[in-house]
Amino acid sequence: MTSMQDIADRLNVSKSTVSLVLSGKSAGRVSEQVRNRVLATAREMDYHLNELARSLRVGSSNLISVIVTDISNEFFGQMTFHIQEEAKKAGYLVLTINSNENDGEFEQMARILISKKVDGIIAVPTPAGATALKMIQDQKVPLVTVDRLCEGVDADYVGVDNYEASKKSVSELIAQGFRDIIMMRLDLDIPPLNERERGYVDAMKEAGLEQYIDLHRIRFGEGMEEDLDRSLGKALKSDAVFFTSHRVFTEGMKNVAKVGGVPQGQCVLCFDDVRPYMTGTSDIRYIEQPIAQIAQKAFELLLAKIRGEKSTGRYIFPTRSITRQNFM
Amino acid sequence: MTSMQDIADRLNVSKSTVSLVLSGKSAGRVSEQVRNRVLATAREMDYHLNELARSLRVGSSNLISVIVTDISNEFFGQMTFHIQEEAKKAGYLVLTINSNENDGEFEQMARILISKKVDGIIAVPTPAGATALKMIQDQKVPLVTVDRLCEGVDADYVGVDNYEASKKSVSELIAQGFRDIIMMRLDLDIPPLNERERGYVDAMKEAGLEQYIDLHRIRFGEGMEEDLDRSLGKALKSDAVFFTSHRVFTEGMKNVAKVGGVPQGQCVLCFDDVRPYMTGTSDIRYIEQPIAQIAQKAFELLLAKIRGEKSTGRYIFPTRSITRQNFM
DNA sequence: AGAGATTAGTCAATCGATTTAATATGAAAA
DNA sequence: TTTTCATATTAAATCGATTGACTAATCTCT
Repeated sequence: MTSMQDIADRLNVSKSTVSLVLSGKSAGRVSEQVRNRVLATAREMDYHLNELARSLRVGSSNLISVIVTDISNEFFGQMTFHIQEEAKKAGYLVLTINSNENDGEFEQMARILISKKVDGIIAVPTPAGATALKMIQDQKVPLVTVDRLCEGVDADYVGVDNYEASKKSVSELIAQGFRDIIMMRLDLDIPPLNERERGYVDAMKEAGLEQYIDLHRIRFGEGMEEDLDRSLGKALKSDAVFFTSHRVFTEGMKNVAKVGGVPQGQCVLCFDDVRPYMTGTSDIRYIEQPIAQIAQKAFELLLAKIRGEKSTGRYIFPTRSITRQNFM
Repeated sequence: MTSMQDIADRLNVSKSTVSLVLSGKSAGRVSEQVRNRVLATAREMDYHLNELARSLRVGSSNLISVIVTDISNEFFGQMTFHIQEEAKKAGYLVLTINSNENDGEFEQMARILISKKVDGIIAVPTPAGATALKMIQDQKVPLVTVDRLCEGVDADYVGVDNYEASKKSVSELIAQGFRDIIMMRLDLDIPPLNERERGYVDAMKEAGLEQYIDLHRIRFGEGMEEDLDRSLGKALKSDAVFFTSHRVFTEGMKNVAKVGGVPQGQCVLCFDDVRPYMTGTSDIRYIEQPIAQIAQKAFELLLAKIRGEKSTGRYIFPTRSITRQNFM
């Protein structure tokens, strides 16, 4: 409500002087006395800088955005958390946006963010998010993609090798004697899930277990419950279940109680950290993505671009296979 | 990059005309032909409105903020998710901020948000957040508090009756024969946790079980692991454990594996939805807060204030006690 | 034909800062 | 005494939109 002009009027100086002092650029330009009076008056009058005006003038908002496809997914939740921590250190606020895996919403949000003059965007692209990404690039808004590559768009990218991670873990299971390994995935046509499926299939084939390959697609949203119930019924009769994402695992767990819980001796494998979950009588293994590192790298790349560097690169981080012993 | 002026120049009209068209206020002020030409040219030139300029001029940013104390806490995660959904419907973006239960950060963030000219703030106040809240109110930024009342500040509030919820659930446990019920809480001096503790203590006293009252305070942050280990050791020997918040429960679960898991027949009670978690052999009960309703109400109140209504009120929603049968 | 109403469009001020170039003042140097 | 050089301060343009007041032209109605 108080503006620099108000302070200037009160002290009979120009608003230039006030601005110089308040923005810390007064060295050698404003006398110590005037400086102190400005500072004191600003405090007295409860002055708060109007960032809108500043941003408009200088052309940057100290605001970046992270667009994820599903914030309620813990993996993305943690990712945004880490990005926020990094951003805070660098003096940026983060606008977190949820696209709900929906191309239309993704594009609409991109449009709004461009209007909002965010200084940069870290995005998990939706299946057909290419047009939105291109729009972002056309408007010269620094962009980094994470988790999924978007075909047809040349953007910086940070992620993991989903195919290798999946194949390796499934192969390990096989080596340990599991045969009837079924896979449950969300019915979304997105690269990471497709890669994970390929990894599973190839691992099974290489071990000569074609006859056991069993893919279950679970609808995302409408119909999920139904699909889960059906697939979990089959899952309980198998040696092991591979949930290809955190989301399908947690949703599965919410429903598994209905059908009697995870059977003794069965192995559960999934993507992303599931440490706090217990499966009761059975082992749990998971493929851990280095979320904090991914987030850090993504922000680092974004910051570099904001500062004018124009490198384009793809960064692939290694995953880890983790087994949590059954403690019963 | 393209501005209204650019479009105006291209068409030899004034930027007023362009603004009128692009902001949808052209009815009866601009001819259909000119309107169409403006629209077409805007598309051609890849025009995107500069929201900074618009916001500066009209005095509102269509941006609100939610300040929570811990985003990695699922309860707050869901709350912000629901607020975002509501906000999206009303055309607002949401800046989610994490105060880390830290008064200094809370105040600093409040300061930044005021500068950013957000249209309103929904806050979970930190223990001594009163000064920050007052600053927000002084600057006439619409404010709604949730989850915790902040003493000394007269702000709208939405939450639940933590004392009653806690007391009732503990009493139910007692009625079912549990005696040695221990309580684990975070070592934070915040109203909801204090109320939940009071509820537990009173329930025990009323049942004549003073001798069993056993409070464990777990440090938040540094030292948490240590405290958990110590307390879980004792917890395993009791009839039931009451975790007074989602956070202490999930952290506990991460560690309980080390000490052999939850014993047969023991009862686990906690605050907030824990459906996806399994405790193996034992029952799990939880006190459910109607998160979506709380979020909705909070946003509704905020919106009303943004629109100029000045009602102040406190809204207390009912909780539900839920028991998830042991399925083994 | 002239008053009044309608329609189409523009001017210029404004929001609140930042920043460049210009000016005023006094002291030191020539 | 004049020139020079800091030092301190300010005027004015600028960022990109919005908007109330105003003008001009066309149309309506008596």
